[in-house]
Amino acid sequence: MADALEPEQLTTYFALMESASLLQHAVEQQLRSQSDLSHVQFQLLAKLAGTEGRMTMTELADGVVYSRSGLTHQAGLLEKEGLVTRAPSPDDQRATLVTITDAGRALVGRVLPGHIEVARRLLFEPLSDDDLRHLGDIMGRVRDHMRAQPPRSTAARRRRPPRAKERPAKG
Amino acid sequence: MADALEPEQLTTYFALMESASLLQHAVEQQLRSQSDLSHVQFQLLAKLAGTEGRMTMTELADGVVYSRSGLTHQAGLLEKEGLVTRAPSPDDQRATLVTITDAGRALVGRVLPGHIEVARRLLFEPLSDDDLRHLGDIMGRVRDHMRAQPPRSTAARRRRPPRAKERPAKG
DNA sequence: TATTGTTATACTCTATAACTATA
DNA sequence: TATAGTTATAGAGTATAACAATA
Repeated sequence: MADALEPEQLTTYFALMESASLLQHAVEQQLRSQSDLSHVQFQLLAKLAGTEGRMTMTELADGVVYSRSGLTHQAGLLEKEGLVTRAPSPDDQRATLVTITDAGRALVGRVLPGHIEVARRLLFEPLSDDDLRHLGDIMGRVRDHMRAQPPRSTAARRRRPPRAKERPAKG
Repeated sequence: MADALEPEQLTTYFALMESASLLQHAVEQQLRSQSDLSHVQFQLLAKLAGTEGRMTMTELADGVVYSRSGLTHQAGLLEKEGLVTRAPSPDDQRATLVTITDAGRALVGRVLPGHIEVARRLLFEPLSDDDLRHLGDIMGRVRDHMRAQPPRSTAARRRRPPRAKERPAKG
């Protein structure tokens, strides 16, 4: 099974995962205290707000991950709250174009400062400017690398051979 | 609401969160394909395996986060699978001492290589040795900082004033 | 036939509150 | 009274499979 990770890699990996977990947890609480958004919902809105405002479901899924059904579910919730709208794409009738509404933008604007404050307090407080530069550079590359990786959430269906149940019953 | 994060901070934060999310997702799939462990369960076992093998529930919760009930639930599942045992602590009759079993250790050993392989492929592949050193240093500090932060999962009960429902019904 | 998206369904995870027992 | 942990319960998130519609 190849050789194990260098100890430094293992340590780094665990530190990263624990930090991300703690940060996500904190962010989630902040979001809920200030809105009715889950972290995923916020990410979807933020993504829409940052990218011209409209994307297809598939584009939207990218990076935020999830099964399609999960995305459909979340998009449905956001739509029900009037934060986005969904309409068939003019280019491709199969595609659904998700558009952020003014209310959606407003909500992002309202929630973002507190969100940011959490990130600053938990993540950036102990970091120097130099650290920040390194971290930004590194994580940017890592993210791009991961995005380029084959098993993207959206592609899941294609690459799922019809194997039998490999996880029969568990309990 | 203070000033916004520097753009570089915002970019870094999002890159970190997305990467962590993608990585966690990949890791979770790997774990399930090779065992019946969720990521949390794996983390609990790994934590036990790395720390002499026995911890109280409260110690165990630290870093893996969760409500106590969630931890009780997960510990119960692990116990049912024979991966850990639970017994009252001799020092403090209130405390429950969780101990990893041989089967638990064996499972960690069996699953770890694949787990590691995912981390290497997704996280470390695009990084130089220098990057790794920086990242390890940075995330180690971040994690320590976050751990030191007040709202640790376990302490939740203490710091929860009996406020009324602030999230009445949502949908 | 391949792809986009939705629906139905089932299950897991997590949190809250109430409770027991020990310090 | 405060702390450690469990139980009951309820709700949200996610995934799988089956399905409809368009390319």
